[in-house]
Amino acid sequence: MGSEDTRWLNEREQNLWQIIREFIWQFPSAMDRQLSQDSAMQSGEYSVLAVLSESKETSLRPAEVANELRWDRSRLSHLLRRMEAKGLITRCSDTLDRRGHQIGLSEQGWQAIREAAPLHVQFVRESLFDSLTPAEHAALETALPKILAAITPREPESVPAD
Amino acid sequence: MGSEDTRWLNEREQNLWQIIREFIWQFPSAMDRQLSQDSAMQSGEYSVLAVLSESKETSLRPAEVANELRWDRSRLSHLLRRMEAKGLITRCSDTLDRRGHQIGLSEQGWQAIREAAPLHVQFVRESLFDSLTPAEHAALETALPKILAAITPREPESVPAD
DNA sequence: ACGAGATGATTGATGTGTCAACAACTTTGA
DNA sequence: TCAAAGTTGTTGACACATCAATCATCTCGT
Repeated sequence: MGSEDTRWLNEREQNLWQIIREFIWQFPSAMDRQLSQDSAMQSGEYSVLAVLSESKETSLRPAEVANELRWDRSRLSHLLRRMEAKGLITRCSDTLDRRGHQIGLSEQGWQAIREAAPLHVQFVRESLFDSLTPAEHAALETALPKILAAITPREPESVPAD
Repeated sequence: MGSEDTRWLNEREQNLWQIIREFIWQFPSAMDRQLSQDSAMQSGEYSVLAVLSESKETSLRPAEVANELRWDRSRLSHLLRRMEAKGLITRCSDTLDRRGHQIGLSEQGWQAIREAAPLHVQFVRESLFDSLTPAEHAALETALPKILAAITPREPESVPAD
């Protein structure tokens, strides 16, 4: 198990690894830049507003939002506190399950997402779609889920416990 | 310029966008998990150690490291302070340009990167290379730089000023 | 009906990234 | 030689993510 057995990356592999690292780093930071410049908003806030605005319900519970975004509850809780302070969302306690709350968009929140969405979609379209061919889209659609599958800690597959 | 003109994403596009978002989010977090579990190290620290260990020089200036990693100087400075406190790197003032310092690997830093590298390479190999076909590697190698080019704020291209 | 354990959500401590301001030094150009 | 401008690096304030601990409430089995 020593490092003599390590299969180091060859030059081609190093090259691709470098590209992926840059992509992983640059893309989110470019997206954050776009959102904060165009809409004075952080990408997390946008995500939350988007989930709320796309929901059929007028309000959601934090757990539903967290689940949709695959986020930690704690992270969401901190963010919701800040967003409520900014007046983007409203919170009221859930009458059915009194542990939880109902989170909804305030009028200001609606306005914020309405204003931000077109510019954000434009950024996504220009950076991802206009710059690639349909074949390249298809390639990403195939390759990335394979990588995701490889890094996802495999769960017990809902196999009966014995 | 109103939102009526916005070309919203169709279903296929939304699907790909969702995949990319998940990839961008999951991959770095899986990588951080691997590094912190296997090597009690954060990805930024690993990057710095890797740059220093791969360099032909025995020490580098922060600007060179920052340039190599395409990082903010400030970010690097904060990280170097923490790494020096942990004993991973050494710092001494540069005699030629006394604004700067020379950053080098301590013995402990060498040991840390030697121990961490095999496991980290294994993670990268398993998640990126073993899970994809050569054709898929090639596709990523083509597509991702195009996206990077689309999001990089174009600079004046070293065109003479008039 | 009741207690044990599960679940929803928050909080505080801590580590890290970002931004703007700054200090120290070097370079440039007259 | 000297002042202006540029470069290198640090710092402090702040925003955000993560982790463990905690509290309130619900659910389930008895």
